[in-house]
Amino acid sequence: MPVSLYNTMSRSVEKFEPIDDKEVGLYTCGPTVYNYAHIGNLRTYLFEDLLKRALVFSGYSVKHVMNITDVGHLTGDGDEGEDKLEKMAQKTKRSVWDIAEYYSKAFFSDFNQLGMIAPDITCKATDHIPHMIALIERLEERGHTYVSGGNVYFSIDSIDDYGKLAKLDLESLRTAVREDVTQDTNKKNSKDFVLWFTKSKFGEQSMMWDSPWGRGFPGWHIECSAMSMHYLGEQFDIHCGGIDAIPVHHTNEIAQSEAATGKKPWVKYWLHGEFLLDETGKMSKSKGEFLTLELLKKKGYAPMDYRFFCLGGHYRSQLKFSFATLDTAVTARKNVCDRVIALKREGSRAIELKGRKALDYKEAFTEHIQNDLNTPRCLADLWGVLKDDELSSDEKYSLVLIFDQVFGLGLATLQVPEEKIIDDPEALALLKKRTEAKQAKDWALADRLRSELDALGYLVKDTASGPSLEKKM
RNA sequence: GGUGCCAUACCCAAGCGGUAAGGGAUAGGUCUGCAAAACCUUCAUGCAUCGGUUCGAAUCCGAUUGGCACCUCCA
Repeated sequence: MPVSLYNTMSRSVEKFEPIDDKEVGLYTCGPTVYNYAHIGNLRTYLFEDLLKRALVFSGYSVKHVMNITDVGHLTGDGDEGEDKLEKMAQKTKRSVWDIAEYYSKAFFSDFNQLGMIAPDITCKATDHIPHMIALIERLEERGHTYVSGGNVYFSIDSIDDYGKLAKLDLESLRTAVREDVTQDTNKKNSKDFVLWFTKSKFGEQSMMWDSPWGRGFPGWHIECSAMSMHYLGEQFDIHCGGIDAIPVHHTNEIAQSEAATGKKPWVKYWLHGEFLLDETGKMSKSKGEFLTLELLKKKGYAPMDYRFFCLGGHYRSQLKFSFATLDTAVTARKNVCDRVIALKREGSRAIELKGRKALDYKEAFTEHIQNDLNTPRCLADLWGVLKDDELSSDEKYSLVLIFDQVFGLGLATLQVPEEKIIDDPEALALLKKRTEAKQAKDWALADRLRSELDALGYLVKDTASGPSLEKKM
């Protein structure tokens, strides 16, 4: 069961070898609950769900921890901006706690509808303030911090490998290039970042805690270090997030974590999901209206359509979103489901695979998913199975169930739809007349009656077992 | 300005030195009085362009063109 994964730290595909054979520690950067998740955010969570499923499929036991950021994630680069939750609270005249509660709920609703497996531990930043303070104290003891202008900063010059994940060239980096971001003059090095705020230029926050440095609130990056180490140990296997987390968030997490414990590497494998691109460029929340799962549902798409759509691209490639492309995923998924339902209707059952051909398919699928999660290739394997006449129905069905442990498309629980019973007497009378007309070979009348049924919203199908009606969607 | 990633058919998208997966769309066909559905077949001597390395290149190297991302809120 050799799983290979692309490690951002080495910029190469590596054989996955967990620190502890028994259990894989997986930390995935969760949502900042100040607004709805857009479908680009959701793509990253789908990639992480896929990763977890692939590991379990490969025989590993996984301990999955995900954070909920409900404080401290600023609109600036982690230091100078306003707290996102605070900002939303002011805008909507609700409390920050209400905002966090509301958007957490919305997030997990999306999460569940997309068929994602809940993390073993979901942890809120506000429940772990003491852990963060303890971590900052460790950094302080080791001489990695300084207080300036009332805030506690991490000094990147106190370590010799800052920026190794992003391969940052510290000399050529420019800060505060964007016009609305101003340079924090309290910093010794412009790349230093805040661990604890007691003074924000935006004034008092409603979420404040006492600390050795005064009443205030934590910097954004410290929560992930504190909580991941609390639940997974000071060194663990995998840390995931979106590709945008590499240069700042994950870079700072590594700096403070390794500085605090003195242990390297803090995390063995770094995996990052690429962006979903809008037709206009990247998904953006600040542009106003943005694409959410709820919006997709309003337009008639099922959450699983979006999941299927995402499986069609590799997680490390940018994926172009458009409704036209989503439509092709809808059709493709429907075709898969129709074939699976047909198998169920035949009474296919899950069996132990013995046939050479069936085992070959399973092997190929396993190889593809374990090769850095090549889902597009895995989907091709699924089509191969569904279309292969040399496989028995039981073999096909069994392979579908095995594959879906990774896909998570809910193929195992697809229901054979009850034949829709039409009980509209008017329609049934028209159908009867048409059938009679057909028998009399009065095609003109038959066609006219079909038109009438069409107007009533019914589609006539002449099947092998006789004419039938179908309610049009 | 610096850094990194990418370019494959009508569209989406695999491929990681051995001769272009898959899906959707399209077009033919079977079936049908006609339809619908279903099924079958078709669909890149070609991988942005130009050079180079190699017995062999979509895959490696260089240049050019175009796109994207990060540094600068977002996964």
